[in-house]
Amino acid sequence: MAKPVVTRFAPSPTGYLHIGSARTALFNWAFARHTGGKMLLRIEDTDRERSTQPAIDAIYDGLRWLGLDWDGEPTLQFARASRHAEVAQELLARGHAYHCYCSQEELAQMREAARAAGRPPRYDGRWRDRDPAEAPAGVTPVIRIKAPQSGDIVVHDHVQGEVVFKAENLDDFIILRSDGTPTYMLAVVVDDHDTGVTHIIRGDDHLTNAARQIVIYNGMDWEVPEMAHIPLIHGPDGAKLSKRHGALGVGAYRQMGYLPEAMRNYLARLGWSHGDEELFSTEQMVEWFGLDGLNKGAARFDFVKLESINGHYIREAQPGYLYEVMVATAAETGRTADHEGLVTRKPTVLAALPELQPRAKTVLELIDLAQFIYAARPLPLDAAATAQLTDEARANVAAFSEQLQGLDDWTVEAIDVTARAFAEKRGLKLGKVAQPLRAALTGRTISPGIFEVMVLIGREETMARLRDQAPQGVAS
RNA sequence: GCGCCCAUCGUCUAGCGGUCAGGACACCGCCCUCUCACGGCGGGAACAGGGGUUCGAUUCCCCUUGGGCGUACCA
Repeated sequence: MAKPVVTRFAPSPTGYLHIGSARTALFNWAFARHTGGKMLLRIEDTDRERSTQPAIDAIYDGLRWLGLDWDGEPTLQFARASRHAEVAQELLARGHAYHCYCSQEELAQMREAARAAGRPPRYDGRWRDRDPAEAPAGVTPVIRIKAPQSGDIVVHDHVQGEVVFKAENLDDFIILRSDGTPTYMLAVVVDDHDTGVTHIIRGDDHLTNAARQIVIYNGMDWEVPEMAHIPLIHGPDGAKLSKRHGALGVGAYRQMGYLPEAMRNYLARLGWSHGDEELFSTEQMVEWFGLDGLNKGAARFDFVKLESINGHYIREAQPGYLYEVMVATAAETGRTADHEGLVTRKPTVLAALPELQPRAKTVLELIDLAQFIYAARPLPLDAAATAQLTDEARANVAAFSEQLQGLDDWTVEAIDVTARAFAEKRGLKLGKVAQPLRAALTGRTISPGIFEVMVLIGREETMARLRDQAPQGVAS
């Protein structure tokens, strides 16, 4: 029986949870849940400049929103600096590391010389075997690992296969800085080892690092965890995902009106697949997830497909749940008027939602579609839109708008007319708003004056039907 | 520059020597329909190029080209 799986998600606090990191977290989470193991969370906050509490909170918020929970308390890497230093000393004692007294200038020269000679810019190991007695006075040394000078380092990767690095291509990299703090390479290895991580699932930008890290594992005689380097997510143009491609943080997606369940589904299909399955629940994903389903090539982020999937989940959602999301989204994005309208007209919004759902791809669109319910009366018509109506119709709309103000609640026809005005004003197709509105409030009485207006505006068919079906009070 | 990784429709992908190369999104038709959606049906659309290996390559190997990552006292 193999030991229980322990995965980890180890983001560095940059101010938000990067969408690519979110997918990495999702894979780690899914693998842990699938195997009945655990997923640890480690905040790599050793960069003291960028690491702020708000930045760390953004990671927690992002993960929580996505519904990805972790096991145990999160580890703050910086807090473990002394343990990292301890391991560096141990490596020193074992003869697998050494002090290096090179100055920054010296290193810069070394790189330049290497470049000039057409050689890769690597540290030349000048202090590797040098007598520490020759150390220049007043220089606090860094500690470098003794990387093997011949042979191969092979990374056994579940995604990339056996990746071989020649020892000559690895230099004696620094593991402990002169100020006594660990470098990323050391900290990662020590933390992963100390916390019992069995599987490292991370972006393939770390593939080269894996080879360096193996050097440290070997130096300590530690077992190297299983590794899976997943391809990165690119922008629609194939270049690395960056600000110019749009939203990078998951919080931005929430604000754009994407549902967490849709994000999970979409992200899961970016670099992972289970046959032809496209739409699946998170439970199904957990059941199906495995390292063998991971792809090797980078995937491009496609907002259109995300929208399509989001639309699916909006259609499937319960109105009550969607309503809560709409309210929260309106509040979070500063749409105060919408927020107020949604809250005060809750019953009507709830009733209209089933008609609205198939028409929206995002929660923001859902809010737009619901606006007719609480929009201020009379609805203003802009010049361009009004110009498209006949004089007669325009006059009637105006007159009708006035009538509306005296009404306690809306009647069926009122809905159609106001919907029309609303649609014209916003450049929307009439059906976008009229249908759901009508469906939400059917069964009301129809008053004569309004009927006239409807006919003039051109809804003869609707009117004919209403004339036949209206329960009472219809006159022409 | 050097090292490493990658490469199937526009995009996400299935495929793991023999398939009419399948699905999804998008797109185009048709249907449903008083509008818009939803839904249904149908259509166009791909194995980057060149060498091998093999009876047979999308599939295995090599090269080219094109992307990407790494190359810090950042993570």
